[in-house]
Amino acid sequence: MREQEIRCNDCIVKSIPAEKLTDEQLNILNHNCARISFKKGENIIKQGAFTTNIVYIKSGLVKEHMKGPNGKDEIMKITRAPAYIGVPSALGGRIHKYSCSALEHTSVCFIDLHIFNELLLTNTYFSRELILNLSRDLLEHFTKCVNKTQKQLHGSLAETILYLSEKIYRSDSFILSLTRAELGALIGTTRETVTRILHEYTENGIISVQGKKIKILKKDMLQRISDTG
Amino acid sequence: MREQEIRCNDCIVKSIPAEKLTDEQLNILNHNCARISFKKGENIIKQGAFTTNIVYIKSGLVKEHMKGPNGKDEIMKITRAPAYIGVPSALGGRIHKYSCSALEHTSVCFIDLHIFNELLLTNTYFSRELILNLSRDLLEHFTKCVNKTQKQLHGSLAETILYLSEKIYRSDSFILSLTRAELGALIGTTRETVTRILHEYTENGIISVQGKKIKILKKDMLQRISDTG
DNA sequence: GTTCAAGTGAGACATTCATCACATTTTAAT
DNA sequence: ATTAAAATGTGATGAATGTCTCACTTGAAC
Repeated sequence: MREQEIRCNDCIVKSIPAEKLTDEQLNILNHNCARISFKKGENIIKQGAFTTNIVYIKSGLVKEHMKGPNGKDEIMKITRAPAYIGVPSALGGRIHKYSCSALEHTSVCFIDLHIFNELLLTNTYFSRELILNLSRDLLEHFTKCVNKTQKQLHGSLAETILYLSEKIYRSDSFILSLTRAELGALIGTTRETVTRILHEYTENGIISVQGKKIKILKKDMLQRISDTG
Repeated sequence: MREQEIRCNDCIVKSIPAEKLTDEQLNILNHNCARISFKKGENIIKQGAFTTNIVYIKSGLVKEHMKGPNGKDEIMKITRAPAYIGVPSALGGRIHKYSCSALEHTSVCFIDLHIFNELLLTNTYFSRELILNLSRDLLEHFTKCVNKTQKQLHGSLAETILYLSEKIYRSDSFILSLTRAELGALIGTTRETVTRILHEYTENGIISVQGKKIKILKKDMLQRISDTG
């Protein structure tokens, strides 16, 4: 769906890197930027496709997921607006190495890759912010990966619920936009196991679950499970 | 151990980003750069320490490893010279989020963090190369992580042996600078399991093992095991 | 060369979790 | 409202792999 046209200069959800851009640079961006919105479940970036754009999420929620050797989808990251997605693939290679899909209704801007590269070379503050973003992503993923291998699934799921609560939904009580199978893909297990563990948590009064609605009742307990693995 | 002084300008193992620097910038680098060498096993960057330097590996082999929640060390990456290490931690935060240790005798340059930041802001080609490096690291780690969760240990170990052979030692026959326990930390298992699987491979004539010396005999078989998981 | 710590190999056993099969519920489409 | 499709819950079973133990080997330091 094509969105109403807003000039990048006036866009209220400007990214942190983009705040470093000059008016002139924002004008260039404005003329090489396609605004599109996606419904829940729609694919924004397709693994294997050529990298012709950088995507900026203005609003919504996105999963970055990668198809593994046995064909199963693994979710690398849940990303909340505002953020750039697909940057490592677009800059590091010619083909997208993972997919991005909307978990909720999501509005994005497609930015021409050449323009993005041009901005990187003409504005060091912009590129510095991007370096910081990439660095943080890498560290975050290192941590996620170590936790995943060392913790048992109880710990990983507890960690994930806390993460979703704090970083994504910013509330102790939230409506999950992920299915059980997607929760599984996030922590590297199956939907059955997710169901079982969630059930255990409710039995112990740690959380309450009603379909997609999750409420954290004993945050300290959940934190302890997350820490001890 | 302090090394003999070579000016950065004349250094023959200049990094790809550093090739983008001007003579003047290389001079600045030269005066803010400490050349040190490490013996096998020595710690170069310590997890938890403050980030005051970027480290450039001139020669040698390094493991980047992170202590997980249950105290076990997990190896995130084996890095061959020439390369920068510790960049994400140094730029993304004030504390090193993982350790780096020498696997062989290794020569490095410690570069003052302020100077490095200065170079990033004054030379867009330098920062662009760094962005490319970070992007590739992130993609590589995504892939590694997905493979690790989806493949069984047979597949992961086969993949690792191929990786070491192709990317690190660049030969079908090599002297491993990692212990069995470190191989385990690399693929997320124990030294016992590594032993067992290596033993299986030799029984099937896929590789030959004599202590630290490993020789790949049937590369296609190893590749198949790696692919099918 | 001797000595001691670190690394290695191998077996028995316990545990976690994936897989399969099927019932039930929720959601979306007509 | 009706029906199909997707998502979810639940139990039984087995395979993969961690843990523990002990004996043996290697290599580095003195």
